[in-house]
Amino acid sequence: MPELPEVQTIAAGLAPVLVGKTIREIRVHWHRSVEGGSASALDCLIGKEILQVGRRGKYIILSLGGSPLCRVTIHLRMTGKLLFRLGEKDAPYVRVEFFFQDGSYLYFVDIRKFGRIKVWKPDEPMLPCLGPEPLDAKIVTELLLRLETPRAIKTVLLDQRVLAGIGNIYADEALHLSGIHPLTPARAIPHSKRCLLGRVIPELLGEAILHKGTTFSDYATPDNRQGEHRQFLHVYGREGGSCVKCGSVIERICINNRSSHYCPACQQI
DNA sequence: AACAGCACCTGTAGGC
DNA sequence: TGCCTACAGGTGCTGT
Repeated sequence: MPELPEVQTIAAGLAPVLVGKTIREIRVHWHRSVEGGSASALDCLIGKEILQVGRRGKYIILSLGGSPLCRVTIHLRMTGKLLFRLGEKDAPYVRVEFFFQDGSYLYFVDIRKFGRIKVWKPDEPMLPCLGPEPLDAKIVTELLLRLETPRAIKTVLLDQRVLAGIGNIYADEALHLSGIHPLTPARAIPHSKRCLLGRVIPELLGEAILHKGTTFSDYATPDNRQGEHRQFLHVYGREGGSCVKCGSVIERICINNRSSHYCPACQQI
């Protein structure tokens, strides 16, 4: 499940290879991987040069040349991968293939078919509903201090309109590091803990980027390598294990139909 | 405004 | 072994 650090790693791996390449052909094997469900939506990319590879929230952004300039976003959702080379088990799950004029390829592989590729119209605002990037402690802290909603803080952190790029893994980890129970209403979190959370989120994401992300099941870098951050997780996926801070047993509860992992001693409402 | 439920998908893990 | 069910989860939609 790629979240911000994983998508950042993927974009950083794609950029040096893809920039400067011109698309020769695109083959779509699963139409619904293309936003709108029509394979022909990608036809406008043929003959265009990739100028830039970036990231916004959990989206990879390709900027292509020509006139007008063209922008493409790719969301990997749960099982999406962008690969230069296919691993042994990837072949049956190739949904879209990009062929470049220099003879190289890029594969969009996606077991569960949730991932989406979207071409944006030239005058269309791109990804208008995303909140700010959570990589700057000042921005995140100020945003957290303004929260007055009664919604559970875990739900708020997963809301991409509030902050763009945090998913289930890093939400759980950030709340544990800050000593905040995931069900705490956002407006009930004391000032000091909001400031702490505001520092912890960018720090945690920054460290995960350095570790090239967290591989749980399907995430891989474009070189088909795994992330190294999993060994640093304190609560996510560790139900029944012991808390690294106090030794209590990590618990798992369901919030909004998603699992939340937390330490009942360190994180009290 | 908040939230619950569902749809999209398929591999994997568990029970019997 | 083989069948069945539950589960994983990001986003977007509908209904309450």
